Amino acid sequence: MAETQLLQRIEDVRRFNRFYTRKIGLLQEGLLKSPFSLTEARVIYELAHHEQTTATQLRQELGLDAGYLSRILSNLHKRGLLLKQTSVRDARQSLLSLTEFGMKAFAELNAASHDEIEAMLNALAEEAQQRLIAAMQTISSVLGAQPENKVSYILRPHQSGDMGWVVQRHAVLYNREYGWDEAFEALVAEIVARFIHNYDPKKERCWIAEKDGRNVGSVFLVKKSDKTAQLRLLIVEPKARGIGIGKRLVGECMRFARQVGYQKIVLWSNDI
Amino acid sequence: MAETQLLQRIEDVRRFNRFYTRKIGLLQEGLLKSPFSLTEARVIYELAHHEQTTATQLRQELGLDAGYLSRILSNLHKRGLLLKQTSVRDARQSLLSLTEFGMKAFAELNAASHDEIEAMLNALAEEAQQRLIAAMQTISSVLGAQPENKVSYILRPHQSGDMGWVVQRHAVLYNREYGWDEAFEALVAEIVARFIHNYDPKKERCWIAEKDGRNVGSVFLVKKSDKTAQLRLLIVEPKARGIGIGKRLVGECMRFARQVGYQKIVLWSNDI
DNA sequence: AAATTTATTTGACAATGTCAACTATTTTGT
DNA sequence: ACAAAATAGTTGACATTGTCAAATAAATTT
Repeated sequence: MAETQLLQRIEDVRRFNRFYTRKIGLLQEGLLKSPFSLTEARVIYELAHHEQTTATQLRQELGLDAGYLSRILSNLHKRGLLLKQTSVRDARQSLLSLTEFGMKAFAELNAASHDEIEAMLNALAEEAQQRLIAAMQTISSVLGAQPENKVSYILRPHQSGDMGWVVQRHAVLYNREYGWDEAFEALVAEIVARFIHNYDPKKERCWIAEKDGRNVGSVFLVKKSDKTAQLRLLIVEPKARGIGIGKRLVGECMRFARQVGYQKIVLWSNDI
Repeated sequence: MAETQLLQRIEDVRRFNRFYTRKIGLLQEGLLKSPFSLTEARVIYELAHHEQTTATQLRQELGLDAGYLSRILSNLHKRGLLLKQTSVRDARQSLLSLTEFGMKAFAELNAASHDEIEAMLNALAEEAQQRLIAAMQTISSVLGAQPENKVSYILRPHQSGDMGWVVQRHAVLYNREYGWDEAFEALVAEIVARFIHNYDPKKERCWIAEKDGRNVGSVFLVKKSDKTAQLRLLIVEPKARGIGIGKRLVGECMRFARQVGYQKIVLWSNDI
């Protein structure tokens, strides 16, 4: 009897919803320990996935009340996570982007959520993991998830572990593409070491681009003289090219350089 | 590279979580139109699935703050949805149960959620529905949903459509079990018709037991004299027997009878 | 019988979210 | 070119939702 079957299915969906609501609640528990409310975290998440946005765009994407969002944004601004620049094109709008500090905060939030899900997956056997992922994809496609067309990478300041990645990937990619050898790897390692050693947070920066939880790009901006900054170790993984990561890394450098008063940026002299 | 795969899976889970959070949000939208907050609705839901509970038990099941719950309960009480009876065994506790009105409110909440999911499912082809349900079951079992061991049926006052069901199921079941014929169906129909016709809400009641969205039991309490009530048309679907539904239907009648001042309950004289 | 524990209630308050009025710009229609 | 309308964002007032700690009253333990 088809009617009976439909009722059974409705009940199945409801049971799943109850179950998964709790599950998501548990997975988000880490958020409670962070200094951000759920809504703030969502805002930060959106900000991290855009180079620049406006309040209106955020409001639409997150479905928030304008006044509420305004307060959240000015709070984030006050806490130093958010950069607000009045738009030249429309003086009513501010162009919003995360500060270095904001990116860092996001990276932490992100890592917490990442770790919790990792723990959940690690508790499962390989075969169970596969079935889980497949089932999630089935649900998403049946219920018509549109592919998230938003920029799927984020930029963040460097953190421990990144420098090894920078050296390693430079070595591998330059060897693969130009046949350069260990001497090059040593050179990169030296540059990195010098950066860490002499790091001047007021005038220097490193950004790492991360996509789907993996590092896929880097750039360094170091001080050459009072007026001149130097761009170093700009790299983007081949797989992640063509979606504007390189451009955005450079853009981030330019903005920072302008902000801290450089008048000129030069490229690494060894650059091909 | 296994590492890469893990990261990919983590990202897949996160994407699914974002997607499904939104989905559940949409499905719960109907709740916003109801006069209950999400937490109130959860409380009502729990109440509807127990014959009697205590605040402490609810608190544990729902993970609520004791003070908050206390206020929610006294609010539901004030609105006439909740019956509070001081426990004889422990005078600190109240035994909580939904009033008729509360059951009705729950039935409406329930129906709304039911309808939304029904609409969602109806928009899908048969094959898609099957895949969806299967995927949900996979996720639940992989992530270790414990079978919800709570009583899985609810009691509610009668509503339109129920009387036809009562007549039909009495006819079918008594025919199957005792070979009774159409005359019996006619008799049931007459009793039901008389109940509806002379319905005295102060002294009479009908309860329907519902399980997984389907009617599975009924009982009527009608006035025989000022002091005497009569129990009629007590029935439980064979499939749903053995989980205490019959007992609870009778219990509900007894409580009501006591409350409105009957001194005696007699069974239907035609009862076998 | 005193001390401790348990169940619930209450007051104070924090966090979160909503609504409407308001300012400053930009866009639209004429 | 200019008034009217629309848009972006801010602010004050307020409602809702939730948390914490102290208080009360009844049971349980020592």
